[in-house]
Amino acid sequence: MGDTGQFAEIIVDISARSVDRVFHYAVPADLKDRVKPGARVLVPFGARRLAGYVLGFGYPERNIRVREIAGVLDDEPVLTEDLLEIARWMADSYLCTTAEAFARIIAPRLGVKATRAVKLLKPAFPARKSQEVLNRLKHAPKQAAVLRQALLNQSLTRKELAAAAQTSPATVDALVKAGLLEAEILHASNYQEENRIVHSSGGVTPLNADQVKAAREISQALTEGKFGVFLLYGVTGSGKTEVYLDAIASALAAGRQAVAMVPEISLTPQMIGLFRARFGSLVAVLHSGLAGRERYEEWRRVKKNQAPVVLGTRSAVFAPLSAPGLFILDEEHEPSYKQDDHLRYHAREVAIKRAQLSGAAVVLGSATPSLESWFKAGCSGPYQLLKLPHRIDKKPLPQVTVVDIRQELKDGNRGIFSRRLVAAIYDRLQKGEQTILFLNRRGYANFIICRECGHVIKCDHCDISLTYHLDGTLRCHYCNYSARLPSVCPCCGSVYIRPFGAGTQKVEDEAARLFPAARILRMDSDSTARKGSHEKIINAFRQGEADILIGTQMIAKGLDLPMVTLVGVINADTTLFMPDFRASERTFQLLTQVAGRSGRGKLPGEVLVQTYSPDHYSIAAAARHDVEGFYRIELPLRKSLGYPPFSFLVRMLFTHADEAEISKGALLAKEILDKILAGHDNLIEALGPAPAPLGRIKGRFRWQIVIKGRRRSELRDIIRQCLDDLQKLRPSFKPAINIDINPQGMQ
DNA sequence: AGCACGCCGACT
DNA sequence: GTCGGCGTGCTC
Repeated sequence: MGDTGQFAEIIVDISARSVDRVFHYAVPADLKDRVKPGARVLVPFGARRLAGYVLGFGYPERNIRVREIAGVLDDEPVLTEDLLEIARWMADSYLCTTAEAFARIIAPRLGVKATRAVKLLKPAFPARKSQEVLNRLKHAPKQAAVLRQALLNQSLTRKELAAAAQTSPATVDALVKAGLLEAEILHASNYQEENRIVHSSGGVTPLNADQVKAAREISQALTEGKFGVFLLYGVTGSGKTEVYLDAIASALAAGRQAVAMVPEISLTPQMIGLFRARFGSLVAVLHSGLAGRERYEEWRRVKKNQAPVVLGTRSAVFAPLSAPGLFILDEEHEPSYKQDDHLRYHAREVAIKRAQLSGAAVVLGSATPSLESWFKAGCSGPYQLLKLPHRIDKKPLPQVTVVDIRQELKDGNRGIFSRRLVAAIYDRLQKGEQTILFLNRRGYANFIICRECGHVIKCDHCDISLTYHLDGTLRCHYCNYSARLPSVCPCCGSVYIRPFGAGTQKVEDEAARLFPAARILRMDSDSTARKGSHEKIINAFRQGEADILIGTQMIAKGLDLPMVTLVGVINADTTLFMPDFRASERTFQLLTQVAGRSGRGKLPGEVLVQTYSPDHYSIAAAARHDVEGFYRIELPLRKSLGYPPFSFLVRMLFTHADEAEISKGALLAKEILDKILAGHDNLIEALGPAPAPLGRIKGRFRWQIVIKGRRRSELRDIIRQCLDDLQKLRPSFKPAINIDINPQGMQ
């Protein structure tokens, strides 16, 4: 690559399908050593100049006029070779442009200039050879020790390296002479002197038998350098984190790097503590909550191989590692691993692809694995199942009681709180213990429930709750079936059939009325709009400044609150009847996670779940803490309805400010799609168009088409053809189109 | 995506 | 006669 006379192959930084292809540019002599694959360059393009990404080198197919690269944008390539590959894979599998994928990958803003020169020593051989080289040095233990340190931290000077390996600089010199270490001149303005040498500090908790077994499987894969995916299924409190830490240590020992991801920024602080205690300054934290400069510094440390352990949210999957060996996704079932705007990638999929490219291991950890992962970890693979069946502290799981609200209505209680819940809260107030009231408000869509028998009106074809619209109709958001709101329940004939839902405000008001002496805190997206107020509220609650915390999704996970002995789920049905085929799975996961919040301290915990559907399998299974039992029921149901993991879904979302344009556009797209599908076998089904559950956001109307098929690649090809045809046949097509491959919820 | 070139209506 | 409307077409 880079042979004289070859042209640089470049993707220009324009996000449009029409220019998403390679353009060739000549490399001027003075830029030759800086124009490398993964580098960002400045190129003339038509009348303008814009940024471009160097993919590699080659010749154009035809003889065309080739222009010259005008400049190089960064000191060194911003993308590693495997990330170049990932970008192309993303463009292909998520139907975005390559430029869009690049933009997503290098999200940390670049541009800080360096000034001071420091000479750093790093291994002069590829990371995959490290084991081999170390074996060769069996008879020179001091040199091997130095090399091990150099592999661990590639940012040390000669002196520092000697100190880290507890030997003299002469040993280091010997390695340089042997050509095993090479010097790198770093022009760093922010070169940090202190705290850079690795101390394999304490904080290593001894593992129990299950943990050892799981950790051993992972480290074996790591030493073999073979790609593999592990599903680490461990009940809450079974010590998954210790297994992660051990696996990371194995990756480092093999001379490779590790990325550990958590679902939300708010979960990172405690994780950072654990990681820093074990790996000290080798840890870099990457997430979108970091401010520009800080984020850049961390990114840079990773790029320079100074921090082989990366901890972050989903975007950390793009960490610029030279030799990735391990990708960990904690709470792998969490929907936040999927980007839900614009480029809808799933961090789990990207991690698996990256691991494939570099022969790395992927560890998916969860107490309630996603059905997809669970299915793939079944007897036939391809994932390997690792189980941690016991809680470390042997503390019993909290008692979960299901409260039937239908009975409350029959007994004349029309309030939000059941008598049982009122009594339990009152009891905690007496004892000075804390209560969390959990309420899911993410189900914006209004479904219709019978207050007497709990019956919910669903679509016969899709088994999805029908959504109530203000014009009095009920509608399926998958296939657009519509019906009129019945006046009596089709199941029991009751007239108490109506739309459903209560907000945090309403719950707070009623709690204040029922418990006038209690101190109540509320946490939802309104009250945490200001940055940092989330932590403030949690801290206030932890300090015992309130008796009751009322909140949505965000209080469901990750928090360790020892004084909480009661968790009340105001209404489990809001998630259970969301218009989504994953509603049962989400409900089960949520209830199980919520149950894990109670009784974390010395006192035993209790969970009360209020519902109209006390017998529903996902609620009953969560109450029994029966994870595997839930999957045994849910899997065959998905199979019978043809939903994932037994099929594959794609959502095409159309948005436009004009209501007439949007339905017209979606219908036209459906016509084109139908024409394409007519030439295919009938295993592919296109449902809709239908208005999206959130039919209008920020003044833009939203319609969707849901496509269901057996194979992902086939669906992708069909959508691509649909987009091409649409462009060709109707160049003035108005609505914006967003493609969601394997959507996680379709609001 | 932008910026050119290109062919039809009301203005100094 | 010309300024400018935004429809197609190309960009190494």
